Amino acid sequence: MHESYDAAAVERAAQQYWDERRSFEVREDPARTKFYCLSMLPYPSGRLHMGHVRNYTIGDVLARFLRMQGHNVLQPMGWDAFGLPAENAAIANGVPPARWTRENIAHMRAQLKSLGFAIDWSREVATCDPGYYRWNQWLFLRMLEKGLAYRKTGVVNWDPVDQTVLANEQVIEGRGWRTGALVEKREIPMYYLNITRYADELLEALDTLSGWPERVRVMQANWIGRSEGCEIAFPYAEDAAAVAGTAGVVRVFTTRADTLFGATFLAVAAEHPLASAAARASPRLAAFIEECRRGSVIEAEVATQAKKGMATGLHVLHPFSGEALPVWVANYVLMAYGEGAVMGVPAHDERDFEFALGHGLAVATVVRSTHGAYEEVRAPWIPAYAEYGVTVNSGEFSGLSSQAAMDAIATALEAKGLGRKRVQFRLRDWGISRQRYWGCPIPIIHCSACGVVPVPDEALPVILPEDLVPDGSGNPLAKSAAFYECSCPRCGGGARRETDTMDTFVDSSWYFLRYACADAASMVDPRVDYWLPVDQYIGGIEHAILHLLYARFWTKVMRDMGLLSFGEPFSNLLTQGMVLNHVYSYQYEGGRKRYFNPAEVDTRRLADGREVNEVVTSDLGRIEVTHEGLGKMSKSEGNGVDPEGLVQRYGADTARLFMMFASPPEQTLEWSDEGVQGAWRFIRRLWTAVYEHVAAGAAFALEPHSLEPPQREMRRAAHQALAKATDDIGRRRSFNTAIAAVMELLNALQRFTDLSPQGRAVRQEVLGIAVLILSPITPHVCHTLWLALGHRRPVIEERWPLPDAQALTQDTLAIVVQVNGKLRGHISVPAGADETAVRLAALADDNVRKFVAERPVRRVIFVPGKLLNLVV
RNA sequence: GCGAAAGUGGCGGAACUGGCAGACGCGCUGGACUUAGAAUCCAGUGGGGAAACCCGUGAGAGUUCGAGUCUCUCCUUUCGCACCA
Repeated sequence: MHESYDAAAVERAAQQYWDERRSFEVREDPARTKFYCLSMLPYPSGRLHMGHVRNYTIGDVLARFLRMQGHNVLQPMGWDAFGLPAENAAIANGVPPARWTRENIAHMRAQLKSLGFAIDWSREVATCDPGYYRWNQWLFLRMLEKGLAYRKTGVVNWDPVDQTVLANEQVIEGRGWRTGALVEKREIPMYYLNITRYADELLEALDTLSGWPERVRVMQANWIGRSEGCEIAFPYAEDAAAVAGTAGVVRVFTTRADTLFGATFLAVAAEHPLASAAARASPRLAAFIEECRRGSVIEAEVATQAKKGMATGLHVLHPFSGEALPVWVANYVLMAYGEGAVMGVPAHDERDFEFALGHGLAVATVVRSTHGAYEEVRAPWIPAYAEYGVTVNSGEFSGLSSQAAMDAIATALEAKGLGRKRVQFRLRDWGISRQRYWGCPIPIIHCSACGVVPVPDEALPVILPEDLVPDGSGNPLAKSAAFYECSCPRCGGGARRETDTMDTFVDSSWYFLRYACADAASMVDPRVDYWLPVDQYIGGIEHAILHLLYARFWTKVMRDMGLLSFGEPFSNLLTQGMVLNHVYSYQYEGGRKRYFNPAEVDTRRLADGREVNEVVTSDLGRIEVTHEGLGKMSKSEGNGVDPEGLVQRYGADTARLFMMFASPPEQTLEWSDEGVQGAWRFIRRLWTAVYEHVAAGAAFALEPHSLEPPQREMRRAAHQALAKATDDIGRRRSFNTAIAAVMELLNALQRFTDLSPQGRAVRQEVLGIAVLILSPITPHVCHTLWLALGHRRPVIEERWPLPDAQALTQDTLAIVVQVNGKLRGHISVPAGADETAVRLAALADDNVRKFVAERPVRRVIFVPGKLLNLVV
């Protein structure tokens, strides 16, 4: 052991040791309890960022901790390797996405290894490998057979200059991100997965996910958005029937059937068939519909924009009164929700109220409050009453509670064949077609004679050619005859292969199953039943909705196909917080802003206490920059910290220790160079403590029963720290406090200067406990220190010790004494002292006696081992 | 607008089941060692006060022997969803 701590050498040695012995490769072993510790797989963007490091460190600490507790721990890693950034890089550099992706994977794998994560690399999965994505295709075909996948036209963003489809995030303020051209909406055929068939189960099963954060469950529940209500049909009046060319109805969905008699108009979405029919005779209406279609697609803007509308001139009939109601086209009605039409009840719906107010439509009050005086809703002075109440002016349904009226109206509608109760979900089916190159090909063939023909199983996988280079205009697959030319599996005639690829969320919806059986000849095999479900899943909150919902759906589909025996993939979920850093900027004359990395900023404190932040620049010399506060580490704000540089400068252990210590895992983590140095200092202090102990020669065997009180106390502190750390890591996932407990222990050890034989024996034990506790967090240095302390087995093979109950016992206890609830003294009593004894000891304390004075003690609250409160 | 979470020293945070508020770290102050040091070690560090002691967990009320923790009202911040009929 060297006197000084050399992180690079220590880490090289430990990593080499683990590598040579394949320490982290695991096999299924029914005799041992398994623990599947999974971190969300990274997109191979090129370099790890701090978010990755934090994510994987949390997972690694848990994996190593549970391994030491005797579990058979699987911690795998893979790559979410398809996706848009590879295509963008290809456009920028002319490199095929496959090469770019594989080079990135190689670099990032090396970075992960340098951080010392206990990963079973033999199970590595990259979603761009045909051996992986063939099973996307295979399951897609099974879903097609069951009607769970289907083809339908859908709306996409179309860039008219690049002649390409844009993802939503590529549309910036309605314009293509590269060309700046106004984006058009186009309708093209796409494939959808019928996730709505599972909406009920996806919602209900959320209650069983007790290991998930409440807020993630709430977000999913809101996203699924279940509403109970009633479907109501409004028959066409003569004018509508004439325009439509046939008799018919407009269906609406409502959660407030009790307000049906207050309907004074009907509003339909711009895309509604009746609107299109009416627009054929009215250029003005056609223009309005076109305006709605082009309107902002950013939903937050849509929600706040004015409620615009135009009358169609057509009418529908109220299902009970037979009254003719005007049909309007309104921009606040969504085609994709419910029936794409609503009944307008201005008196009892704020949106309808606002619309009626703006367009001079009638208002009819049909629900009154159960308390207070009846008040008729009158625009604009008396606003809509959207609460439940008692029905009025509703014919035979008057005088009922809202709930009773909804039931009665639904029953009556059903008898007339004009409606029924039903449930409506906000969740929509999952469109998986992407008009993109770098993704999993959809296994479909288009034959002019046979139509849409699935690729037969024996022809899978449909391999994505890896030598194409996208140029920004459209999908290169659609221009590659070698790819799209094929023969029809049914008739053998010439046919064209589908050139759309799958949404990358498909790839990440089941990768965690493949890790369990990465070399299986089928999609999954029985090893999945050993490892799954995942015991601890760790990832960013940004995946709270889509990824986690899709993975749950996909798991349920596979279960229902008999491929899996469970329906929920992730038993416990930890959503780690973001990594933040300071943001510094300088504003040039003219307004252009330039950001500076905090590492370049030199902070001084002036005499008046004010902080001055300065940067030396090549163009302006030394300038003062503005501290804008904290922001997520990002390229645009130039405040990122590169993990590679950090590891080079301080070592992986320091990086890991700092990240786990600086804040609890679910909270945001503020980057601090001083904090990193603090972590580094602590490791060095531990190193020095072990070095000095070892340098003094081997310690004697500990004789626990012949210790002096200070030695017993030192030993007790160690076992107490062990008990706390075990609970903090194992149950509370509170790594920062576990580390604090070890720091405290080391501080106590530094005050313990006893060099007697038993003193050194205690020191040997205390240092050993400190090293064991830290070993999941700073595994490299603990590997070296554990061997240096004279142990033969490497620390990763050691069992996590149980605290010694004997060591934890105390002869005397410190009791807090309060008088009238205020702290007045500390006393020390023998362990097991009863209330009377403690009370006598308390009243012997000068300060306590002073506050009790001559007053009689009216009441005594005694918490054994902790506290005595005297009420006078 | 709706929903959720959170407000504790100069800063990150701790206090888990209602029982010593501020563990641990950073920063800062003083000292030791040193030619010197942003290295290391030691001591101090919520506010007021000479002290006894008093005050103190966003604000206000309440429950309790006792409230950072529980209840109510309000304020602020962050996040998510956003015309979902």
